[in-house]
Amino acid sequence: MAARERVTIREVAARAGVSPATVSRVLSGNYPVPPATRTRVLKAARSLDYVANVHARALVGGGRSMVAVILRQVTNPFYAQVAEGVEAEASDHGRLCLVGSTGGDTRREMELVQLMREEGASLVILVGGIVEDDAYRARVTRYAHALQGAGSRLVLCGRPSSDPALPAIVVEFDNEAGAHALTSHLVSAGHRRIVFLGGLPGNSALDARVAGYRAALTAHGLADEDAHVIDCGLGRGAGHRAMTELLTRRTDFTAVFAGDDMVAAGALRAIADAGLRVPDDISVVGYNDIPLAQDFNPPLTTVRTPAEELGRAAVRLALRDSEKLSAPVHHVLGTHIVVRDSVGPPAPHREARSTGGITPHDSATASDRPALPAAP
Amino acid sequence: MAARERVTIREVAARAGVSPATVSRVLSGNYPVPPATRTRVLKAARSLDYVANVHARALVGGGRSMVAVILRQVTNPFYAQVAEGVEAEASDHGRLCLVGSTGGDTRREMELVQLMREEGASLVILVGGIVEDDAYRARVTRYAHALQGAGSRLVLCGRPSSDPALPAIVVEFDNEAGAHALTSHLVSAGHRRIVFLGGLPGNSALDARVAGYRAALTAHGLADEDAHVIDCGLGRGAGHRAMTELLTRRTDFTAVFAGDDMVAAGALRAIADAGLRVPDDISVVGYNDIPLAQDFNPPLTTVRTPAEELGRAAVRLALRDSEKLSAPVHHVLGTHIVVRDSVGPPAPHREARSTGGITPHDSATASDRPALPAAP
DNA sequence: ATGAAAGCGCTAACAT
DNA sequence: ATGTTAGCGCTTTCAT
Repeated sequence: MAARERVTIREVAARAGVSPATVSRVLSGNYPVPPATRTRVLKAARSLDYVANVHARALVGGGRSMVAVILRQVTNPFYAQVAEGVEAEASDHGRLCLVGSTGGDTRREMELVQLMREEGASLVILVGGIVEDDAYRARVTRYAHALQGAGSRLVLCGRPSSDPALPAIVVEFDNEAGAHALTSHLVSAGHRRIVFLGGLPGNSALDARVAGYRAALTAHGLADEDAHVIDCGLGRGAGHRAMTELLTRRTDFTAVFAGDDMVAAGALRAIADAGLRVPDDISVVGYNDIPLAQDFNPPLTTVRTPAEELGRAAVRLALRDSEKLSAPVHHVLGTHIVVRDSVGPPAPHREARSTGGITPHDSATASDRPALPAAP
Repeated sequence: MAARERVTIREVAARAGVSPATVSRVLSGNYPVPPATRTRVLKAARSLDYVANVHARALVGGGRSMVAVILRQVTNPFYAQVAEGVEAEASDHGRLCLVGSTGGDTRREMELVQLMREEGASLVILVGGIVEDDAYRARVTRYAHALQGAGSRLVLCGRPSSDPALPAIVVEFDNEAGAHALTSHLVSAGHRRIVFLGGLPGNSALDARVAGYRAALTAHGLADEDAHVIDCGLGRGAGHRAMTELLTRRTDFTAVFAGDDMVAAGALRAIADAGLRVPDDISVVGYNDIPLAQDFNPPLTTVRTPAEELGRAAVRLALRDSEKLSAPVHHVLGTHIVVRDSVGPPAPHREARSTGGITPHDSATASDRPALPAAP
C-alpha cells in the first residue's frame, strides 16, 4: 500500500461542500453550527478518515499541551510509581503524559528538557534526587527560567529546590523525619549498632535520610561514633556487594538501615548467602515501601513514601496555579513506617564488641571481623 | 519575572542582523554558511535562549525523529525493562526516547499513537499483549498504515502480528515453548495436578502460555482433564485473590503455574497466609524472571524472558531496515528456565484426590475442599 | 450561518 | 552569500 498523502481539512470541506472554516468550527466544537451542516461535515470527515494535524493546530495555539516526566530509570519501582501517579493525574485533567528517562546522564536530561520545551509541554516534572553539584544546580535554574519563558512550568519532585526563589514548584517527602522515625523504631527494638547502607553524598534525598539517622541516634543518647554510614550508592547490586563485604569485615552490628528497598533486597540476599537469618541474626529496614517489599524474605519493614501521590500532587499543584505565576510552591508529603517482619530484637551474640558468644552461623569468620570503627 | 513570549527565529535574525532564512540555514546546518555570520547567528540564538518551534518545523517537513514506546503501565517490572532496553538502544543510536502508558485504555493508546505520529516519531513501539478483538486488530492495522504513510514504522513488541502482511516489525518470545518447558519441569519433579493461575483469554501472550501448558500435559501422557486454568487475569492482586479463593475450594493440586511473576508474588503470599509452605506443600512457578523474583520467599523458579533485549532488538531491527520498507520482519527471542527454590516434589498428602493423609497444615479446611473438576 | 483572509513559526525554492 | 517569497494545515477575526 502506497503512502497516500494525509487528508487535510480542505478536502473534508470540499467533500462536505462547505468552507474549511466551517469544518474547523464543527471539529473544534467551540462555535454553534447548525445540526444539518454539522452532520454533513462529520460524515465527510469520517469517510475520509480525517485526523487534524496537531502541529498545525499547536502552531496556531489550539493544541492540548502535555505533561512530561523526566526520571532516572523506569525500572526503579519507586520512580515508576511516581510516573504512574503523574500519568493518572494528567489523564484526569485530560492531558497526555510522556516519560523520558535519563539513565543518570545529565546530558540526556538536558536534551529531554529541551525536547519537552520544544514540544511545548506545559509541565516538566523532574523526579528524584540526583547527585548535585554547582554546575548542575545552575542548569536547573536555567531550566526553570527557560520553561517559564516558554509558558510552561517546572516541577521538582522528590527533591528540594536548590534555590527557594526558583520559579519552580517542589513536592517532596520529609526524608529526615522518616529516617529519624525508622531509626528510632530500630533503637526501640533494642538495637544500638545500626549501620546505614547506601549513602550517596550529594544526593539530597539520601543525605536527608542519613541526617535523620544520625539525629535519631543522638536523640537516643547514642554517641556519634555509633553511626556508621556506608556510601555504596543505590540499587540492588550495590546493596548486595556492600553487604557481602561488610559481613566479612564486621560482626558487631545488629541492624541495617538500607538507603532504599532495592538496597535492602540486595542486603537481604547477601545476609542469606552468608548463612545468617533476618531478623534473628540481623534486622533490616528499607525505605520507600515498593509494592514488592511485602514479598521479600522476610517481608520488609520500611517507610512508606506515597510515590503515586507524589506524582499526582506534582501535577495537581502545577495545574492549579497554572498561568498564575504565583510565588514558588513548596509541598511536603507525610510518610509513615510500615512494620513487617524484618526487625526483631538484637541477637545477643552480635551485641558484644568482643568475639564472645559465637553461634554456628558466624563461627567460621567471626574471629577475623574487627569491631565497628568510629565514624570519620 | 514575567512570562515573555517565546522567542522566534525572527528575533534571532534581527539580533544577528540577518534574515530569518539565514538563521534557519545555520540552525538546520544543511546549507553552507560562512563561519563569520554563522558564529554571529549562533551567538544571537544562544543569548536569546532560542529554541526552534517543533510544530512549525514539523509542519513544513523537518521533524527530528525520536523513538516512542507505548505500554500498558510503567510499574510493571517486565514492561519497564522492555522500555529500558528500548531507551538504551535508542540512545546508542543517538535517538531520544519517550514512553507513554495507556493504563490499558485503548482510547489513550490511540491518542498516544496519534500524538507520536504527529510529533514525528520515526519509530512507534507497542509493547505487550492486550486483549485483542476484531475492532482492536483493525485499529492496529490502521496504525501501521498511518505510521508508514507518515514515514515512520510500527513495531509490535512481545505480541504477534494480527496480520502477517502488516507493514510492521514484530519481535516476541515463544511463549508456548517456554510454558511447555516450564510445565515439563514441574511434571519431571513429579507433579500431576498443576493449576494455571492467571489466564487472560484474548491476550496472545497468555493464551500461548496456556497452550504450552496444555501441550506439555498431553505430551507427558496426562489427560486434558488434568488441565485446570483459572482466568483471573494478571497482577499481584489478582494472583492473591485467586489463590486465596482456590485454596479454600480445592486441596488436590500440588503445583501452581502463575501467568507471570507478579501473579506468582500474589499466590506466594496467599499460600503463606493459609499457613502452607512453598515448595513443601505446594510448588509455584512464575514467568518473566523480573529482577526481584530472586528475592521472593522462596526465590522463584520462572522462565527468563530477556525483556531488555526484547526492547533493544525492537529498535535495532526497526532502525536497520529503516527507510527500506522491506518485507515484514518477524523475530523470535529465546527463553529459558531459571531454577530457584520454589519447586520441590509434590507433597504426598495433597496428591490423592481423596482427603486422606491430612497434615497439620491443611487439616482445618481439607474436608470441605472438593477435587479438581475436569477442564470445561 | 458561513466564507474570506490573515497569520502561527518555520523552511525551501527562487531571487539577487 | 543572503534576502524574498510562498506556503505547510489550521484557527480565528472580520465580513457577508
